[in-house]
Amino acid sequence: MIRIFIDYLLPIFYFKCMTKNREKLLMILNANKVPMNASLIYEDTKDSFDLATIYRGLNYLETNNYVSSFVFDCKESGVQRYFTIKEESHKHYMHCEKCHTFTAIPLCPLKNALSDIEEEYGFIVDEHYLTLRGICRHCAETTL
Amino acid sequence: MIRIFIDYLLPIFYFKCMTKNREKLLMILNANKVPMNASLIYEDTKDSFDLATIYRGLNYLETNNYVSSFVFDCKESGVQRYFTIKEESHKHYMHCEKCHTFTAIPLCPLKNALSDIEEEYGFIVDEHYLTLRGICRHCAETTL
DNA sequence: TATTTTTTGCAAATGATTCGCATTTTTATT
DNA sequence: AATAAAAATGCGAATCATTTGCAAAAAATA
Repeated sequence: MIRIFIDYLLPIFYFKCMTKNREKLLMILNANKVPMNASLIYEDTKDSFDLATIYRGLNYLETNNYVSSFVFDCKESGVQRYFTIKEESHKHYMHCEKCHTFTAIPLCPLKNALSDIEEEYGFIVDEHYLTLRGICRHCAETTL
Repeated sequence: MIRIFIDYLLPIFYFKCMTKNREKLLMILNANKVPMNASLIYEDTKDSFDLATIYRGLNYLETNNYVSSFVFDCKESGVQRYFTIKEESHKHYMHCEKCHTFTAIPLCPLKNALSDIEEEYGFIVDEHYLTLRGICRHCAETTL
């Protein structure tokens, strides 16, 4: 049953609801592999789409679970929402204060800690946001 | 030398640079014990100060290390910056999706993990932001 | 092919935060 | 204490990321 859904129905559904805009958003996010905000994506599309359309597309993709997002306050470009392709396992990122890029931390360092917290505080945790801020390897090596 | 600074100079400096506005901001944040955003504080001051003055005061307090802040996207009130009194040890918070309040998690569950990450990725971590989202104990107990 | 639904572009609206500027308050100088 | 200089405030306007209304264009359905 679930196989049928994944193999057969899901692709059709996907095909049906993917407009050129949304298709392109997924392409860009897949190609770049790092969290991107709306204006970054807008530049990348080379004006193929209006910024409002890009926002609408990103929101559609998020509510339909193709992408996920988080807000981040970059010292260079301010508070903005960043989008990434949604994968099996969620990812966190570290943000470099020098070059202002994100680097993925594939494995979540909170795996075990979360259930401890749930138990200790009687809190049901649905999501968690973790972002590191610092100096990335590249900037640490090149700058003295 | 450092003792002289802490015992003598710091209080004078504190006294000198604390305006009524900034004094009140610290009072409110101390009294409430939870992260508060500017408009929440504004309501709490009962119109004693202009909202712009409150923002200026909060920014002053943050750059002078009296308070720290983070941006959070509350599903009820949107993306806003929240401020807390800066303490010896930093705190993280969990945010309830039902009652939209924050609960502190006094001990940071990342203590050890961070140095591992630094080593593995060659990244120098200056700060980290962690927020949990879910259902708080109170809402979990009262709602069926 | 006609009709309904969805998506898009454009311009205007929104909402949190910041800024300019004139006024008031505080601090430093005589 | 009186005055000059510096900092803080209130108000309104500006900013910037994001959203929204609306009419036109494109896609889906009958």
